[in-house]
Amino acid sequence: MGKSEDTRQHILSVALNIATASSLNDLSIGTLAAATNMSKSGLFAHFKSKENLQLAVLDHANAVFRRTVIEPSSVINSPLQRLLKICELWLDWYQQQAQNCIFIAAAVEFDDQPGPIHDKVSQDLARWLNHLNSTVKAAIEVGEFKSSLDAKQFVYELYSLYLGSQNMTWLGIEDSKHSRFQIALNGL
Amino acid sequence: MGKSEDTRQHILSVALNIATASSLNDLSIGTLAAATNMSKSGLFAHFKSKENLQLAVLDHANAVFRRTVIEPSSVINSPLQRLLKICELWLDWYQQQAQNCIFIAAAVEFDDQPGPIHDKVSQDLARWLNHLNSTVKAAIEVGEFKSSLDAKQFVYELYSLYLGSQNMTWLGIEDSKHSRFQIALNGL
DNA sequence: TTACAAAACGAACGTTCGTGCTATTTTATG
DNA sequence: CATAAAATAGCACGAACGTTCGTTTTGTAA
Repeated sequence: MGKSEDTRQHILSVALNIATASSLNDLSIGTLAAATNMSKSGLFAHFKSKENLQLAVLDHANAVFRRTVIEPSSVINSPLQRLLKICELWLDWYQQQAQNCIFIAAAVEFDDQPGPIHDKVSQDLARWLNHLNSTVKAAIEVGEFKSSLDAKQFVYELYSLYLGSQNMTWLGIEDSKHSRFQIALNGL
Repeated sequence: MGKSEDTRQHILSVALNIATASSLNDLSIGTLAAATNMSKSGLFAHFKSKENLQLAVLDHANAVFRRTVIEPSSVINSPLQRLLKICELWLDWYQQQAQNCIFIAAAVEFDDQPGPIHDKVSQDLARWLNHLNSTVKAAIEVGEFKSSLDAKQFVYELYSLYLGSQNMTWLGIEDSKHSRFQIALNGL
C-alpha cells in the first residue's frame, strides 16, 4: 500500500469521527486538517473537492459498517438468529459512536438537498433495508416466521423502532440496553 | 399590535419556511434578510443574536404546530378518536411542509451539540410525547384500550413509526397516504 | 547518487458568515 | 404638529469557509 493510500485512510478515519460527532456539513477541511496535523491544501489534494471528501467519508462509513455489523452476523445460519444478531450489532454501532449514527444524520441533513450526496445516502439506505428484507424473507422460507408475514412492512417497522430508540436515548428515556426496542421487537 | 411585532411575525414565518426546507443552521441572517426584503442589520436588531433567532423560530414552529395539530384535535371527546385525529393532522403537518418536519431535523442536528437550542428541542419533544402519553392513558381509562397496555411503550412505538414513515417517504417507498404507518397503527 | 514524480506545504483568493457601530427613516405620543 | 423613541438601513470588522497557486519536501527507481 502506497503512502498516499495510508494517509488517505487515516484522514477518513478521523473525518468519520468528526462527521459522526457533528455532521457532514460541519466537517470542514480546515478543522479536519488541524485534527490530522496536515495543511489544508495538502489534505485537500486527496479529494479535490469537499463534496468528494463527504462522499469518501460515507464510503468509509459503509466499509466500517460492513465490517462491524454485516460480516460478523452473516456467519449465522438461522435467518432468525442472524436477524437478532444484526439488531444487536446494529444497536452497538449506534451506541459506540457516541450515541450517533452518521447515516441517519446524513439522511436527515440531505433529504431536501438534491445532489450526489443525497443520491448516495438514499442508495445506501435502500441497500441496507434490502439486506434486512432478504433476511426476513429467508426466515419466512425456513418457517421461522409465518408465511403470511409482510416482509417489507416488517422491515419498515423494525427500522422505525431503531430510529425511535435513538431519539428516546437522546431524551434519556430509553436505557442503554434499549429495552423499549427489545420489547417492541418481541412484539413483531 | 405594534409594527415591530408585525414584522417580527413576518420574519419568523419566512424563517420557518427556510429552516424547514434546509435546517436551522443553514438559515443565515443574510439569506433571511434577502427573503424578507430587509437589511441584515435591521433584521438582526429584532433578535440580537443568531441563537435567539433560532430559538424564536422554534417557538414560532411550536405555535403553528399547536394551532394546526393540537387544537383542532382537542375538541374531540373520545380519547381514541382524538388520538387518531392527532395522527392524521400530525402526518398532514409533515406532508404540507415539503416533506419535512423541523422538529425532527432540529433534534438530529443538535442532539450532540449542547446549548440552549438542544435544551429547547429536547423539552419540546418531551412535552409532545407527554401529550401523546396523556391521550393514550385517557383512552385506557375510558376502556378504549386494554388496561394492560403500557402507555409509554405505546407512545414510543407510535413515535417511531412516524419517524420511519418519514424516512420511507423520502426513499419513495412509503406512499402519500402513509399506508405503512396506518397498517402498523392498526397493529398496535 | 541522481532524476523525477508524488505528496505536503504556506499563502492568498473571493465569499459568506455573525455581529458591531452610526446614521437615517419611520412610528407612536403629548 | 413637534418631539422622543423605536425601527431600519448602511457600512465595516474579523473570522471561517472552499479553493487555487507556486514552492518545497519526501519517496522511489534508475
